[in-house]
Amino acid sequence: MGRSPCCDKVGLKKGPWTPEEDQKLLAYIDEHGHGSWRALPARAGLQRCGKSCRLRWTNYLRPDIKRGKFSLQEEQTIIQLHALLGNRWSAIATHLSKRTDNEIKNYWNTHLKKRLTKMGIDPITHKPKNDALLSSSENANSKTASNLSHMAQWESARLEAEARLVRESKIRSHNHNHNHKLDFGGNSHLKAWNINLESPTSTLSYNENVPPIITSEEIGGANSNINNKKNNNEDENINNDENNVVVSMIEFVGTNSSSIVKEEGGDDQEQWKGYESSLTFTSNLHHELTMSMDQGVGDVIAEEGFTNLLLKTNSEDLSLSESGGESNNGGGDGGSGSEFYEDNNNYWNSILNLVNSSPSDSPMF
DNA sequence: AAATCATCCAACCGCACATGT
DNA sequence: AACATGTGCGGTTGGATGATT
Repeated sequence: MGRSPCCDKVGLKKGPWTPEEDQKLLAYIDEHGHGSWRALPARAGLQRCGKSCRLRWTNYLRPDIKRGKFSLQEEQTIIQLHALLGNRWSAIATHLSKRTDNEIKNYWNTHLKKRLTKMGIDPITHKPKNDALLSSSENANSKTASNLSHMAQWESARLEAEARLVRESKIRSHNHNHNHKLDFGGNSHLKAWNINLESPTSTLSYNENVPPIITSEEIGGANSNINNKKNNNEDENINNDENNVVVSMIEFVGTNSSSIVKEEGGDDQEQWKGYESSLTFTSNLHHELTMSMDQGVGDVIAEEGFTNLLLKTNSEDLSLSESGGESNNGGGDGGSGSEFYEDNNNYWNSILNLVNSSPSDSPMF
């Protein structure tokens, strides 16, 4: 039977909106609210279908929309969230409060995706493209492999968040004797999402050879590494800021995960080894994590929003790398980077809070 | 100056899901 | 349970604009 169209298409206007139409829509919504979008056009005197009106309102006319150029921090946030969420623009948009999903989607497709591609990074899996090729040649079902890999990244990132929280909370509880406890109660998605270490989705493997500590020189090296490649490549026209977004993301993941960003060799894929192994490394913490979670340890912090914390962490990571400042592994065994430790603690706690506070209202879970 | 190419982004389309009857 | 309706979401398109030749 199929559903009827959202509106009678005959006689209704399509295409760009005129200022007069905008004014009518704004005036109507200002006075009455939008109510039923289907009924709105007739009531507002518009020759448009309700769907068109809704789109115009949500993507353009809404007063709480931020327009214009995306900031470096916004770009970083989009990349990071996309690595976690994929093309779930509405979910990503919820963490960029003044941006619409459509705008983020457009920006991704026209800027960020190309940027990652130019750096040899698969914008879908956020892994070096050669990896994807390798896996596809080894596995006839490359699509499945890709999906599993993506899932593995996501699960690993989540596990890492949990593991870090546990470790850092232990330290905090020792230092401060705080009594705030995380609620890992019945509807906790952290528990629901606990995965077996032997899960087939964990396709990545931890590289024992990856040093656990990332130094500021190495971070700087990651930057210069990419820039060096740029200089050696006539086709590469990514500017420094653009590179910094991506490199910052690499640092962000790498430094949050007891791993390394750069290895000698000078090619972009090398830099991603740390990223990949960092995601996998967290699986090894799973046992500790579940044990600790059962004990209910952890501080709840994160008065700030998730996005703000993301941005704070990343921008500071970036500044560290640019200033040559000291950075450590963030894994709790480096000992010399307490400030960095605190920053990342905020980030991971915020993820945890997000997870815990989003049992049903977040499209993420 | 004109033609061509590249980029941007608002808007459309179709599908999926939730809810109401 | 079956169907109708409303809404949200992601993918895609096409016109406008800018850059390059």
